Amino acid sequence: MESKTFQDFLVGRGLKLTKERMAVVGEIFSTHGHFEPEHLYFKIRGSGIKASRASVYRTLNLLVQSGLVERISRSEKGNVYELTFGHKHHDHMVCTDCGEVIEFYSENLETIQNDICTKYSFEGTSHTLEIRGQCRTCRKRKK
Amino acid sequence: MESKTFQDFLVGRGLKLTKERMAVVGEIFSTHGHFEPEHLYFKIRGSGIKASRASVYRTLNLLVQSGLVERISRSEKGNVYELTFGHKHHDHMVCTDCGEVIEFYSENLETIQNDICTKYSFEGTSHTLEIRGQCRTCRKRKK
DNA sequence: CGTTCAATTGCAACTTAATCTCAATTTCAT
DNA sequence: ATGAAATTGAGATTAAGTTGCAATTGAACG
Repeated sequence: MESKTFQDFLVGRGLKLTKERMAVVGEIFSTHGHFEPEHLYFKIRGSGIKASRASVYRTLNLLVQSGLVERISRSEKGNVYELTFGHKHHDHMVCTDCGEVIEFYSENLETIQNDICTKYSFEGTSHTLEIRGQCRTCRKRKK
Repeated sequence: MESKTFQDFLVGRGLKLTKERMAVVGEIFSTHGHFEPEHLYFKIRGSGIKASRASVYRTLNLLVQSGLVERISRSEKGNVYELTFGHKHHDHMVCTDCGEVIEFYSENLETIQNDICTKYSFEGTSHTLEIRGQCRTCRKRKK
């Protein structure tokens, strides 16, 4: 079950896997792509087991600490998170017209970043690259 | 004077260069590096010409629209801006221990990003790359 | 100069995300 | 089953940023 590693994380800290936390984890694992806390909260409201807003936010923070989930950006309104467990690292292109998010990965990009870190004696642990602009569809539409 | 191009921008839109707006622009141009709106507001409070919080925020938005200033990230608490006028594009390394921000630039990185955009038929207009980790000093201290 | 009118200001109320407080409840190890 | 410790939910709170509106200001024109 997907909450296994989360449970490990919790137990290792003397914390408990409650039904509310399971509801949050379950919801996140059943969603693909990015999500926002508020949206997550309302989806949980509509599911079987309910959890308060406070619990959803608290669980989300625990998930980030556990490394299963990552905060990938702060949009105009609030944070955006992403499930990293079982997902390969990638970066994002965001269309400023329609909001579409395109994921991509480039080995070259990673290598160069490592080189840069070495150059500055910086120990890089993570990064976020966001390229903003217009996606293919919006470019066509504008023409 | 540095507010010249800003004035051009304003005039082109039928807006006015007021003393409050000048105070904001002056403060930003006299600061090097990054800044946060709230901090900017308090610095202006302490200077000769004062401007209300509302005016500071409104002017900041105009400056972003004019392209002289860019919002480079949202930190834990609020936005972080940077003066782009007269500054070459660069990316950031942020030390998660001490908060130090190191600026760097890599031609390679830019080229590869352009290639990626081409590959996805994406028209990239700007990007933000933030590498998080530990800076040289904090690495030493931890040892 | 002074008039005129749209743009601007400041204040305070508002919005929205997220956190915190605390009494009541639940969990897990024993 | 029991008890200590963790967790929950409801609502208050915080903080960044925005907005509405009456009063004020700037600049273009005569």
